[in-house]
Amino acid sequence: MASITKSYEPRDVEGKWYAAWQTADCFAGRVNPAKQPYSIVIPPPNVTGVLTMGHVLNNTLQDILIRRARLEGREAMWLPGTDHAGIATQTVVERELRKQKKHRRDLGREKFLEQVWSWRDEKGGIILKQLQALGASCDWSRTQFTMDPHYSQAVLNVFVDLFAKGHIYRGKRMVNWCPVSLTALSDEEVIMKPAKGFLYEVRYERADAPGQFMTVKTTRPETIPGDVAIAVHPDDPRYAGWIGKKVRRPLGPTADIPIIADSAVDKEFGSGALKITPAHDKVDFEIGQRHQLPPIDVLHADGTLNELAGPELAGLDRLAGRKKAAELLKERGALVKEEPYENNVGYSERADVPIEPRLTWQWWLKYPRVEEAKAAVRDGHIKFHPERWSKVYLHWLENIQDWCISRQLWWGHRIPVWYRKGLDKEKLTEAELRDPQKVHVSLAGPADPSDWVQEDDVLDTWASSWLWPFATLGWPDKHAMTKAGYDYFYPTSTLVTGPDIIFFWVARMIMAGLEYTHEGEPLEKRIPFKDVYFTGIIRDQQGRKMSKSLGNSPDPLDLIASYGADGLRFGIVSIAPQGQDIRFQEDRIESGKNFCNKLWNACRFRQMSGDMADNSSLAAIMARLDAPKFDADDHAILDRLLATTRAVDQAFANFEFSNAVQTLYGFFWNDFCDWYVEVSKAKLQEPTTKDNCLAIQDLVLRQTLLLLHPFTPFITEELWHLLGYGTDAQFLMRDVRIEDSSQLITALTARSVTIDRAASANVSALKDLTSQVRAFKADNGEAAKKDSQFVVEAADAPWSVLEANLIKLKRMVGASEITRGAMTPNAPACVTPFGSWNLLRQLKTGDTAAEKSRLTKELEAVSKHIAGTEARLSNESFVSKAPPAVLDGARKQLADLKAKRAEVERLLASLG
RNA sequence: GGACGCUUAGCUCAGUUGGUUAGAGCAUCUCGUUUACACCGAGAGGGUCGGGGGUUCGAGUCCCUCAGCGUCCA
Repeated sequence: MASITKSYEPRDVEGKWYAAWQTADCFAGRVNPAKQPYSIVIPPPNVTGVLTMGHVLNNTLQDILIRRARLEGREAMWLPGTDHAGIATQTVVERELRKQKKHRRDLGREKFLEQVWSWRDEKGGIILKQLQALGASCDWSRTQFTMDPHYSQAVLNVFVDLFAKGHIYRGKRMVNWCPVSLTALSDEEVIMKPAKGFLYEVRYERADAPGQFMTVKTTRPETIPGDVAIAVHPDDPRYAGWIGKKVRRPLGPTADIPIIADSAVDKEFGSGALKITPAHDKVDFEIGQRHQLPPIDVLHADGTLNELAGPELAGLDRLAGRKKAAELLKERGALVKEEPYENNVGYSERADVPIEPRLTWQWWLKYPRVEEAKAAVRDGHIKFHPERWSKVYLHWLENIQDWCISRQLWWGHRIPVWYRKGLDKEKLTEAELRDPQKVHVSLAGPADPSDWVQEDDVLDTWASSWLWPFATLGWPDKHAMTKAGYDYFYPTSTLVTGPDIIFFWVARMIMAGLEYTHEGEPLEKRIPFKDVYFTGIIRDQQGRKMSKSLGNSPDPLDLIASYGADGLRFGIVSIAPQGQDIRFQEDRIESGKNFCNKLWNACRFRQMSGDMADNSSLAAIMARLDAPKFDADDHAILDRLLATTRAVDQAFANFEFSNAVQTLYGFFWNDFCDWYVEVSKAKLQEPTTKDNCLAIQDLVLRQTLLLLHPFTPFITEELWHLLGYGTDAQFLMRDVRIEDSSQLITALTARSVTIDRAASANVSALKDLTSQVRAFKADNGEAAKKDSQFVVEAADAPWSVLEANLIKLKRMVGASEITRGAMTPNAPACVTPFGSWNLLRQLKTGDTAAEKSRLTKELEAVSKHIAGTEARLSNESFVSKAPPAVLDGARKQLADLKAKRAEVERLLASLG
């Protein structure tokens, strides 16, 4: 067996095991009716993406769940893949074209798409490789891409089906328009940013009463030519006589526009009058609709002003047009004021320009299964963790609006709709859209393609990823579904994602699953997953979201290089509180690495402590236990092991990952290393106790490795083999089953080991004693001394406990002698629950005062505490109403405190 | 404007159904290289639990209210 090196070096270990796992096909999830399935689909990262801290957290948690499921004997399957990210990917390739001074239109649609595909084959999906460095145990043979032929078929199938069912229609509505990418955007692709501009106060002259004016505040004077009305609040007394009258539009083609009343107007803002430009603002559009005012669109698709804006403005970009409009207004005396102003403006995420609310023809989807989707979460078929997100989810579904599923892009699923040649698709009526002579909708396309023109638009990327949990399992192709194990793995078990995409992804997947899987079967068979765990968002020290543009995110690969993948995993999980955002702190990642090193060295110590014995199975280790040789520490460490096992089991059940990690950290570092390993050092010197002690160490290490494996897969696999827990041909990650606490208890009982709780309690008292004595030594300048001499004046009962543990205790407190006897006067002393301890050393004259003051301070503290407890106990209602256990506790506490006070007083008196 | 969340040690956070003197890690300070580990060990200091009110024998925990911060929806 190889000997363990002095410190843990993750690099070689990680590479070696990941390769070995892959070679042995350890990640594969196969249909196995003998086992219970456990499946996760990865939230598909953007194919252009690289690994961020958010991915690290999210995927570490998925890997933890998957690895734990394997250890529990379930058939685990984690399905990886990427999405095609329509606009992001198209933008990347367009940027490359621009370097060659080309535009995608120069290539044409087909050639351009070839370029995108070759970019994808060459550079896309780097992130999946990066996940391997993190240790992700995905079934890579199942890797999917939303543009794969089979997946595309599923997407188009759904479009055709929903169209046939009447859920999909074409309509001219207000969308977020990106004037650079020339496409509609989803709300998610729009980032609200504070923007500095001006607030212009513009006056409009009464058409019927020249010389009378109405002033309006606007940030966008270039849209004035698109004004169709001025609106005021119906209850606004300032304008009571104005409603129904007309004002002259101060810019653009001359026109008189009506003053209308609408309660959507904010009386408090500006003058209380609002210009209504229905083509360029969502609220205005709605007001326009209510008053039957046809919109006037003054912008081209690329954001330049068109001829409707008038000759002075036409052709200018909207920003240049804004300046020019202000100048023109000023010249005409219509500009009353211009003041600097900051407001929130939506920006296109990719192109980083302000988006335009714009009226365009788009394809819209009325969501299917809305009520069922609500019920699925409300009735607990799908559980959200933390639960509160279900409120957000339900609220969104209550107020659901039709989904704009078309995008004016080339990269994506081209909508399977063909228009009869010669038809103007912008003029089709609802009935014409449903007329197969005019509009053809199918997967295969029309039989006579030369008579038809296909729709140019593609589908929103989310309109493909909402099928992810079942389209990745072969749906709708029966043969592919059987091969992928659809019936076995669907519904998937757990989804791990961020709450920021509850609407965009989670809710939509639920509706799609309900509509398209296991038709006619109960809800619980059709939901796409049973649990949804929402992670927090990773923020920097100042609480800002980590982002590429801010440059405040460390590169996870650098962190892996510095701290190891296990260190990174352990660290990130330990700082991820449930459902709360995460302040990233690199020192926590460092402490993850330190923990790995601690684990490594504890195993190293075991290896150095004695020859390795049969560790090949739990039973083999149990067989080496020798119950009659157990002392209190042996009982205590097993007691703690069982408690830790229970706590970790519970943490998994509740999705409390950081809790599990912190429990394991505390157990291993404090209970095992700081105490058990230290007391072992004495026991290992004794031939009679040595073998049993080593067996206990082997048992604890084995179970700890099992409990830790999901969090730190590499180091645990390595140590598992180094300590001989499995054969070379077996893997901890795949071939071993974890025992729960009751299985452990059964195994211990079979070896006649019953955990002695009283012994365990004694140990924790002895731990406290040790701390107290060490502090006592430090107070007396003997902190580093290993051969202090103590005399203890104690009653028989506490002394017998001390006596039974004397050798270990001497080592723990650093004493050459601990004997029973009477206190010596004028020597440092302290009162403990195990009698009064006396340092066998005469106080120098100067030290007596210090000793006195130390004891006096202690006396004060004890007295104060006694007073508090007595006050509580003399309270009539406390005594009559508090539960007996609390009462007894208080009484016992008081008795102990009084005894201690008496002892401290006695010591003080003896100082003279 | 509405909904939700947060506010506990210098920092990041635990704190289960109310019950002894509120915990951890990191940071700080002191001591220490004793043969697992200095990626370590021992010890210490540090909190009126955001403010105010209430319920209760008892409140970090439950209720009300105010303030600050954050997120989402409008």
